[in-house]
Amino acid sequence: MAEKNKTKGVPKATIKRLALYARALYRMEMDGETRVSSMALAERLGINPAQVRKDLAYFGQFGVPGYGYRTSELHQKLKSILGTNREIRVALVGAGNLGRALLSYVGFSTQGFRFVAAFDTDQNKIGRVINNIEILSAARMEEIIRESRVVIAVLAVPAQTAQEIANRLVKCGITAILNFSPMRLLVPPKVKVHYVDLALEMESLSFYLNPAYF
Amino acid sequence: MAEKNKTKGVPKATIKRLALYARALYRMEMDGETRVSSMALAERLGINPAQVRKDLAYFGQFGVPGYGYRTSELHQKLKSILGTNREIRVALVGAGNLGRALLSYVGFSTQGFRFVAAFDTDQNKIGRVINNIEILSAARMEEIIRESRVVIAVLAVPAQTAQEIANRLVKCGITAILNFSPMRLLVPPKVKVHYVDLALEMESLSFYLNPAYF
DNA sequence: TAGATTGTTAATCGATTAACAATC
DNA sequence: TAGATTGTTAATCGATTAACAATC
Repeated sequence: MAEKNKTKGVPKATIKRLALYARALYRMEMDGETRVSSMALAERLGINPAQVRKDLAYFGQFGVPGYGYRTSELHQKLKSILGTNREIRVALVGAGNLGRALLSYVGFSTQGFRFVAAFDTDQNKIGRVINNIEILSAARMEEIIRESRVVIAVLAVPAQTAQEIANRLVKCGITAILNFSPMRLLVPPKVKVHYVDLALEMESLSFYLNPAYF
Repeated sequence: MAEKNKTKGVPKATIKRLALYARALYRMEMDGETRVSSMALAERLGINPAQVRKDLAYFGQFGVPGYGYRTSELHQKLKSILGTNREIRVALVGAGNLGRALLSYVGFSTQGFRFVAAFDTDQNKIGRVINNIEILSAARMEEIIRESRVVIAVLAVPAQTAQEIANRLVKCGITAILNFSPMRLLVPPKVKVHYVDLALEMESLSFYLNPAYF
């Protein structure tokens, strides 16, 4: 691939939009739209066409002046940039209500994410099978994560144990954590943590109910 | 309350941080820290102290120069700004795996959010009781939402039905939607939608696994 | 009072948008 | 060729950070 090694310098917001572009392109592809302009894509997402072109420009030149982009081609390019063109092996840590729901979340599997292991410390949960994944004792977590070549860990444990588990994940080579615990994790810089904080989303939404701020 | 009616003009990022401040203050309060400076709070959250002061300044003057903030007092103020000082009535629409997990998510209840109704169209789910909430037929949704004075709807339905359900919610007066479906919802401007897009989070995380962009 | 920390204004930084030459 | 749309540079906008007078 001839794109420049921008290494750093790609805004986080651009990456989020890249995933949105990929999804929109997939749907347009299904609808038989072989061709798409930055304007059409932008309209669909409620953003500015220049934004679309600028975002893509971080990674190369994918369009044809005067024509636009070939839908399927751009879709493939984006998947390859995001790394979702191949299967990505994921482990769940914490098989409570939320964790178990994530194990069978179809939005993950359709995007190429595959849970290959799940862990908990609760004897009542260990041994249960959800979506073909057996919940295992967290005692052997490091070993199994290494053996099964997991690259992303999904953390859905109580706040108190989140940091401790994160430390163990880092030690066995995990560099990407999707964290559902309401805790900021302290990890080495090479490890990327994405936070999904459900209560935070709810609280900030609640703010907008106050008519004084409208 | 003497704070100015800033109506608009409060950045969305500020609101998110407000909820983070409230949480940190709660924990500090529990730890017996009666006093806190913008610097201490900022350090805990990994941000800039001026940011903290600026965020708070949108809503009034809560501190004491040369001293800082009274932990408990600031915590209460923030809760009242966010609206989480009182119970907030929530309805779930879509009682699949994810929806049911949300019904019993303790992070919501500890913050004062209370599910008062849950709806689905699947006969196998209707009648089940989760966390004391009975799953009801979506047919009578509008009526029940109005009667039980629901103010926030949590949407956890498949992508195809999300817009249709959103339309029905808007019609019965809902102005805040927490949307877990991977769909942009078209709603009138007075309705606030927060998106929690699990696949999107996973995809953008996956990007950072590519060593070429590090 | 001396020291500390606020609230706020000004400077900086980064991200979004507009504009347009290049080009299919 | 004329028309359309890209890639990219310059202008704008908004958010973060620094600096400091006010004040407890």
